[in-house]
Amino acid sequence: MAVEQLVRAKRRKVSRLPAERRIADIMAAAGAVFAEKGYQEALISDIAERAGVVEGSIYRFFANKRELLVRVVEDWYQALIEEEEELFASMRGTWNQLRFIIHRHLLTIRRDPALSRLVFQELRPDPGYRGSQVFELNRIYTHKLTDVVRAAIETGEFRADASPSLVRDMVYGCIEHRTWSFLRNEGDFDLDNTADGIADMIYRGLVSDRAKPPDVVERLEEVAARLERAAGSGQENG
Amino acid sequence: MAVEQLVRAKRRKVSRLPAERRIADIMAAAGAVFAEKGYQEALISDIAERAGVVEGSIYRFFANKRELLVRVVEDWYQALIEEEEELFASMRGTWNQLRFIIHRHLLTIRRDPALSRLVFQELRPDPGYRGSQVFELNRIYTHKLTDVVRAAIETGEFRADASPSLVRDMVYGCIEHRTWSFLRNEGDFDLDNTADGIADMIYRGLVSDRAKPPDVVERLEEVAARLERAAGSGQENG
Amino acid sequence: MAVEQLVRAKRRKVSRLPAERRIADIMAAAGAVFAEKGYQEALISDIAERAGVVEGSIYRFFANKRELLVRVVEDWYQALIEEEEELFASMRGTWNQLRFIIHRHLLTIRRDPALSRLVFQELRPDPGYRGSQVFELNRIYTHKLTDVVRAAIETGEFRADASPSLVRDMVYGCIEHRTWSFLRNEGDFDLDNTADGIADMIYRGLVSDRAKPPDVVERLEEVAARLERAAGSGQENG
Amino acid sequence: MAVEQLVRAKRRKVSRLPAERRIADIMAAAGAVFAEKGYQEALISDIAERAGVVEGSIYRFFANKRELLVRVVEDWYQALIEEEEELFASMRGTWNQLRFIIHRHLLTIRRDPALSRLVFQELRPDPGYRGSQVFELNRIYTHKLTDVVRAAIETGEFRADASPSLVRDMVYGCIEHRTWSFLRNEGDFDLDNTADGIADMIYRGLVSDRAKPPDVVERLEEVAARLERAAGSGQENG
DNA sequence: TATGAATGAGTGTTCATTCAT
DNA sequence: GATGAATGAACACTCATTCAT
Repeated sequence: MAVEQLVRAKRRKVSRLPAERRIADIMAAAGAVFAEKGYQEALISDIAERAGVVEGSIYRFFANKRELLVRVVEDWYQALIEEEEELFASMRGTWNQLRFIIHRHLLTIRRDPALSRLVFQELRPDPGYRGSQVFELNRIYTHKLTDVVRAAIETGEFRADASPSLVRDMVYGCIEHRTWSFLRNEGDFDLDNTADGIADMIYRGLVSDRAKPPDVVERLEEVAARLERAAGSGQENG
Repeated sequence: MAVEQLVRAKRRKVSRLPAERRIADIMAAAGAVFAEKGYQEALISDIAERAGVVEGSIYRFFANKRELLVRVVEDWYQALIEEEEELFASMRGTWNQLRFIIHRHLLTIRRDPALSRLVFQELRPDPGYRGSQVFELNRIYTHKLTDVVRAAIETGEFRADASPSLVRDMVYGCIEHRTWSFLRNEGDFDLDNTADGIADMIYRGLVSDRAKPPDVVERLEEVAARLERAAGSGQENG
Repeated sequence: MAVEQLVRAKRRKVSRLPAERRIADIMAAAGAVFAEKGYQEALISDIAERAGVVEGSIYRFFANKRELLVRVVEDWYQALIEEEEELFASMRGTWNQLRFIIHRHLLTIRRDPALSRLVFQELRPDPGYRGSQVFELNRIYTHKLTDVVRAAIETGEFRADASPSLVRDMVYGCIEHRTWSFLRNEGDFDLDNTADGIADMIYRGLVSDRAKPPDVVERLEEVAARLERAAGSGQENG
Repeated sequence: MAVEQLVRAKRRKVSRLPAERRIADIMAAAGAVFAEKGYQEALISDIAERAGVVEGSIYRFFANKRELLVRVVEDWYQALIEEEEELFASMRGTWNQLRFIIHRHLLTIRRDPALSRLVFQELRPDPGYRGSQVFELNRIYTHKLTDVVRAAIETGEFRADASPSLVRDMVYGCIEHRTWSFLRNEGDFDLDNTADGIADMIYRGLVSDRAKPPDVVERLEEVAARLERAAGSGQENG
């Protein structure tokens, strides 16, 4: 009997938490472990321990390690999108919106470098990426940018032949390249200057020619005015 | 005796090739296997078999699987750099040079998507990347682009406040983003249009304001002059 | 389906034994394999098969092959110590105790030559031996002998300048040397005579000079005294 | 041609030394490497490099790694025996000779702990040890001690029932046990005191009973003398 | 529903020895 | 005789996943 009591005492406290809570715990633990170790090095046993469950329990909610990663990233993305949505709503003006999106993306990478890396290194190269929910979320996430570009094209602020998708690749690709060193833990980057630099380049590259060099326009307006005046005097004469 | 014969029969024909040749064989085999399977899935035994050597022989020349990958990539980069060097020499004009570099890089990815992926996915995220020879080679490889930008800044063709390194990140980042779908084997990309689009965006983003649409301004000024002259004569007449 | 059946057929019958039982099975198997093949030649796969588990299961309980060896030896030592303790309790008299310890140690080697060898050849030369649990167990195991010596010194039966630790080294070293031939499987040794020979040598080497033939001298002195008294009285009379 | 010269320059300088010199070089290198790394960890390639030869050359003179070890040890033993022979010649008196042999053996271990260990750990446990030349050399080496014991038995200094071989095992076994800690690099030992202690124990354990406790004998002689005197006086009376 | 013991496939690496040159 | 490139066998260890209890 004494032995039995001992065994019972040793037994992990079985607690029946609502599934949602369990899932949240597991995902939080998984997020932390994936961030610390990367996908390959992360151990299911580590995640289980940190979540306060046994390995088997993880498989009740997630088909496998990969799905766990995917779900963690999906959650992160979802939250990201909502947050951006809210903040973006108050932005006015193409340049401001552009700069905001770039700035926020850089900020996201700075706040969650590990998760960003997991997307870049593990998820995106995967053959099943297109077709995945993460792909779809990324679409939504980056759509804001293409929307801004498209809108500016329509108002004539941007060239009619500008390619929103190319702009998207340029912005996100540039940011990624620029932050690899940071993602490798080799030191921080200058967020504001980088955001300004990118926004500036992109804006200049897209802005309509006629709108572009305002002084030329001004001069032309002057000329037009003079002509009008001349024409006006001629009319008076005619 | 039967056993002995069997053993003897199993023995691979021993051939003593010069080390260089062996190394080349192994690297060729490794390149092929890495390209087909990716780094993780590639088996040393596969590589050995394809190279016509036993596994142990690989370790005479390469410390481990990782070094083998690195050496394969290094060789590839080296050849790339030399090839570009040659072809680039005859390019004249900033825009042409820009377009050439972009076009060639896209071509490289199309010709060697697997090796490109290995760099993006395996080598670049590695904590030891900075400090590796591949990092250095990539520096050299991308230097052509920053040189072009710097030169154009000096001649005044590009804005004085343009950032060559940002341009580099923008170009290579954009290309990478644009080609991920292709790298995932989801279909080809439009090389020429992509090259044109990127070159155009970059050029417009960098060109000096005063120089910007030089012909346009000139032509407008001419038109204005003519109009003024016309107006003037009209006035004189009036 | 046929393949699936094959796979299923291959699957070992899964049985969930209590951990203690599993550990015991594995240690028993390991003990046997180590004894048969020696440490180097022993294969984990052999041990697993003999224990009726897969290799991976061994690593649930033992960090590595070395730890498995150590644990097997520890268990053996522990049992040894307990057994000796019990049997030794009834021994009276220094010589008897000495002889008992020597005899038992020889017996242990005869019963478990393979494990003895593993200690002599694998564990004791190891840089980490001191500080290991086996070292501690060996200390306890050999302490009986030094205790006997110390006790005999205190009663004056043994010389005051005798060194218990030297006696220990002499006894165990001698036994080891004497049994190497047996440990090499070159034939048995004469247990009783060896035990007697060692006990005798050690006893003679340690016993106090004055105490040596204590009764003999005393009795002779008494006799002499009586004779002297007798002679004295005779003289007085004479 | 330039390349050929380069290759030629890289080629190891081929020198034809007399075989004896080669063998000596290899054995010296092997001794050093075995001592540093132990048998298992020692690499033939290391030995070859240190000896200034290629691996293949070692196999011209030694059948395999094991033989190389054996030959190194044999040489060492041979030199040892000769040295002892010379020094021992001048020793007079059983105790002195005993003490000398013990002292010299301790000295040998202190001077060559690594080689000593190789004998204890690698060679002696080997199934082929008996029958090996090293076994024979060890016999010769330890014969000095049994000779001394035998001689002392013959002169009556030692008990007639003393066992020379047991003494041998006791002496060498004790020394070995005593020095394991040193052999494990855990600190030095007190050579002189150890030698004295062992010699003393052994001598006392072996010396004839009649010779044994000289004071007892003396006292008995005194008693006897008194008795004789008493008897003498009685006789005078009688 | 939770547990966690058991599974078992999978592979990079070492190095003594050989032998073509 | 010397070289040293090539051989190739051999094996401990990991860990995601399953499933009996």
